[in-house]
Amino acid sequence: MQVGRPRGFDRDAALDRALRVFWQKGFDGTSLTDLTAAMGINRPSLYATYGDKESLFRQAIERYVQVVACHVQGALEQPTARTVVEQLWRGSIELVRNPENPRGCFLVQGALVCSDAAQSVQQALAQQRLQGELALRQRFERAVAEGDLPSEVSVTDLARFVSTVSHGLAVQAAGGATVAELEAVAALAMQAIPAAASR
Amino acid sequence: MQVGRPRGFDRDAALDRALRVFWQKGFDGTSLTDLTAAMGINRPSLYATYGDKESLFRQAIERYVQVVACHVQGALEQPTARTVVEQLWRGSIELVRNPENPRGCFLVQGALVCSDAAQSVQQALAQQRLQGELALRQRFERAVAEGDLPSEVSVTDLARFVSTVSHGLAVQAAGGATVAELEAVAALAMQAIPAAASR
DNA sequence: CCTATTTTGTACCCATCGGTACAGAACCTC
DNA sequence: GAGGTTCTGTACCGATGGGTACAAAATAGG
Repeated sequence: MQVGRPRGFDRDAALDRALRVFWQKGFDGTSLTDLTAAMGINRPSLYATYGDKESLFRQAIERYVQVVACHVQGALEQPTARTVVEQLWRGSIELVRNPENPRGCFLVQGALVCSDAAQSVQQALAQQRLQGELALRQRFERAVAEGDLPSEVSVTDLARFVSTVSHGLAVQAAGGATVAELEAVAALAMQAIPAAASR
Repeated sequence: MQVGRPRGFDRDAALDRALRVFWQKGFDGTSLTDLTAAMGINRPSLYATYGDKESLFRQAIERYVQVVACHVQGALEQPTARTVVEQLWRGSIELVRNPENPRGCFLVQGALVCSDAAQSVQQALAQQRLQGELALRQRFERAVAEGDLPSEVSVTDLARFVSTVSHGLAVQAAGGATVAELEAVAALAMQAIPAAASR
């Protein structure tokens, strides 16, 4: 058993609260006072548990990918390229329905731009966005191999397009777009996704 | 003639420099020290000429719309809906070529999210984005009236889609995408723009 | 030249920033 | 209960944030 005074808060629950603050205000717009107030702990507890602000932010990224953006993994397991994209966008749009979630995508707005001091977290987020793009490309490669996408299409470009629309939807959501409006945009964007190759 | 000591710098040139800083670092990530260093002036001159940080930011928005995003107006004057969209995206992507411009769109990344104190500038940028969407919708209404777009399409949704892709491209650009990559995405997105109505 | 007017440079204001020292509180093992 | 260990609360640190007071400098009109 762990000796010493036990921690008085749930580590993941507090991390979730920190994530929401970073998500809503961005790295530069978030102060330690904002964080400790939302997490319900004080600074020494924060530093002892998560390290400094940047370290906390990086843990928030991990948490976001695993807990909030978990629909991405589900979407990638869909049987066809089109359903993958449909589920991806549908799931992203569904996030807006939950009023506990700040509007928009944390991976986009957490630190799209930032002060000089925060550039490493900016790069970390960009890296995560690229990671999503890569996963899509690999999924589309599989789709081509399975005859589910015409072999003429560039899976790289298609993955980048899907990623671009996702990020565009995130900006729209951050600007206050409704679920219905986002769904209409996604439906239009689906027209650019090639249908299954004829056989 | 104006009495008193003459201003020692060019108002618009210094505003351009301030715009670049806000564009690159965002409202929260930009300090007055960053601004005065880039503008080549000191704080009292800045405050006397532009007002406080928020006022300077709002003037930077105006400057951006009129000087940097001027290709939007040109695009709207294209003869058909498709060429409007083509020119819009082409012009936006061209901005990335100029190394003096920070990557991405100022209207998106200037304050996509922010601290509590900066919410009014966040709203001002969102308003400008909506303004662009509105201009597109009106242009598409004209296109429908001219038989240039099928009357079945929702011009509202189409405008929102074009705006969404634009903002997505901006996020891609901010993440380091090349001109060629952005052009490939735009080409794919064009497939969702309806062709001229058959007559 | 003298005065009125405006801009510039220095030097400063207070509030807040991220981060920490330190003492007391709360647990474990013995 | 004693000793060791870990966490919490307060109170603080130097640095930086946005913003300004004030005097010197530079012009125009007289």
